[in-house]
Amino acid sequence: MIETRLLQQFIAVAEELHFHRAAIRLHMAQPPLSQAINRLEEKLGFVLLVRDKREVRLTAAGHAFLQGAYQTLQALNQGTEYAREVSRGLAGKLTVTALSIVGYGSLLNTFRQFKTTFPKVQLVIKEMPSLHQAQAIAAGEADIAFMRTLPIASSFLTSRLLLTEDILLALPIDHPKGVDKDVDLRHFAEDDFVFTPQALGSGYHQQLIALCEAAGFYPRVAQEAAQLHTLIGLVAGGFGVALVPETVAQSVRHDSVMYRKIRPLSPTIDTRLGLYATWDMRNDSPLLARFTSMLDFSETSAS
Amino acid sequence: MIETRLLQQFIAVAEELHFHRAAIRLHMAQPPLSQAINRLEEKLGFVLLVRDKREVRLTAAGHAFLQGAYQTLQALNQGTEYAREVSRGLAGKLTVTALSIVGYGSLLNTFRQFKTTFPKVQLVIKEMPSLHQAQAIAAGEADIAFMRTLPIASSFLTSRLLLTEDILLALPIDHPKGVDKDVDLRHFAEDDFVFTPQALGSGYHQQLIALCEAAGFYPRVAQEAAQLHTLIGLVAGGFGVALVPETVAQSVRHDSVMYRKIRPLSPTIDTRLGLYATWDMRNDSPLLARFTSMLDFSETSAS
DNA sequence: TAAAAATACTCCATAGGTATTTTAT
DNA sequence: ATAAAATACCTATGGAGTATTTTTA
Repeated sequence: MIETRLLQQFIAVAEELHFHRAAIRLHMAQPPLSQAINRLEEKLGFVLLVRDKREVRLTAAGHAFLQGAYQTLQALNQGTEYAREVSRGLAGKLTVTALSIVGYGSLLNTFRQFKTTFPKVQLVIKEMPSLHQAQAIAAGEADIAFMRTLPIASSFLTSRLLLTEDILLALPIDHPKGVDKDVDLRHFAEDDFVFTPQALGSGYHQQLIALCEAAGFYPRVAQEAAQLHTLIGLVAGGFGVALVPETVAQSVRHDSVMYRKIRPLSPTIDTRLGLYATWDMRNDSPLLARFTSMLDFSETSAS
Repeated sequence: MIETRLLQQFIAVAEELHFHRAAIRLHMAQPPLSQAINRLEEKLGFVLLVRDKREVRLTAAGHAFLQGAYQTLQALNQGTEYAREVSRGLAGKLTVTALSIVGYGSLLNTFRQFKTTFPKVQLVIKEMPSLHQAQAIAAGEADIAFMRTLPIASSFLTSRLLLTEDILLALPIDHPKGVDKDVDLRHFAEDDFVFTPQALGSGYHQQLIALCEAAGFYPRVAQEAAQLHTLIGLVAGGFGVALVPETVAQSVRHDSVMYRKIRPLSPTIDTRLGLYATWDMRNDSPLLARFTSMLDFSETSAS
């Protein structure tokens, strides 16, 4: 393998076409430079320079090798520079997973802020179910996940509560029980419900079911929709009512749909939903550190 | 500057994620490998690997640097390999200049043969006036020139006669003086002539004029055309007659044009035209050597 | 306690320096 | 005679080896 020092020495001679001047440029003496070029030619097995009649010229192969030497040093410098920027958290890739970014409210602002602050950073957002998110974090395929639930305890995973929000009931604007500012969920036991599919939310989905069960009924699921705007569309179309987080209600609006707060059933049943950020504590990505420092966590934390 | 040895050592550790195994792969002991990676990190100014809890992991910067290391070594290997092929005359670029390749007959076959024999070689053919050709050869911008004349003697230029050919007279098919197999140029003293512009041919052009002068007249140039097929087109259109080399007559044919040999005027006046190959004898391009060896020169040579 | 990396040192290969010779104009 | 590269020989830096210690699971 040819050392970069040798490439630099060859470049100097090839550019100066004069061993003495090249040696000066390299801050060394002429004889060892001659020896170095000889070594290089020896290693390569073909002649790079012709030294005759008081002049040094490049051979065709020498010219081709010079181009290769330039490209090699350029690749080295660019690679080094890029790695340095990555080490400073100014370049690289940050992979974020989330259930559905629609409705994550302030999180979208953080994404926007991050992208403008670090324009060289590639911010990849992948939407996937909670279970896949946890796997992606564990496998190192993603840097940070935003889930509705705390993942199964792992010594390497860190989770922090980002925000808590009310669960709202979405109902058609002409629904007879939606006259008040807030509603009693028990009055909707006989209503049809529209839900996201089980797989999409896992813990999130279970929490909504649990809320209904606390109100004394198991919801009759009339229709399922993976996309939140489809879900709200179905509510508007009269297919049923739906339970949605507050931030979703803020971003997914519909003329024929109104959102109502749920009156607390008892102090033990939580009508609020958490949003958790989860990452691998072994992940030393400077970008992750910069990203998490931009998030404002709820004072209550979890590991 | 980071040496390639260091890159190889880093790649081994980054791939094995184990100093001992990497050292075995590199045919060296583990301690100096640890030191080498430390040196590398020291030079770079940032950490590439985290060695903790019995496992070695790449940092984000380490991962980025690994990609750079791969690209650097790839550039080096490709550059070396390409230069080796150039040194063997299997790759590279051969720049050929010519007045107009149309009609150079067997030369076109040589081009074709060369391209199929050395498919990796880029064969560049540039058409330009003789004077520019000579300059291009002298400046090293072209490897070999095909001219109608011998260039001004230069200690570095080599010229060899490729072929000699008759000068033919092109005349419209209904021309009254074209009945015989060959013609006497003196009978055309009063005819209009069509010529290529002076600049295009220089010596070639002068030689045609000289032929007319030997026949006792200076040709009346009715029209000029740089392109040979335009020239013949003008002859067909009745704008005049034209003097053309035999190989041009063979490749540029026209229904309304006939070609006639010129009867020798005297033993001293040459009605034949030479085609010379000229190159710089200092040019050590293996491709040039391979190319010239494909040319079959006329037994008469010139330096 | 065992496995892996770091530390401490020793050594020698080789890149580079100095003096000189060779070569070509 | 002169300019430039090659040769000869010497020196010393630093990369690699061996023995040992430190670290952590």
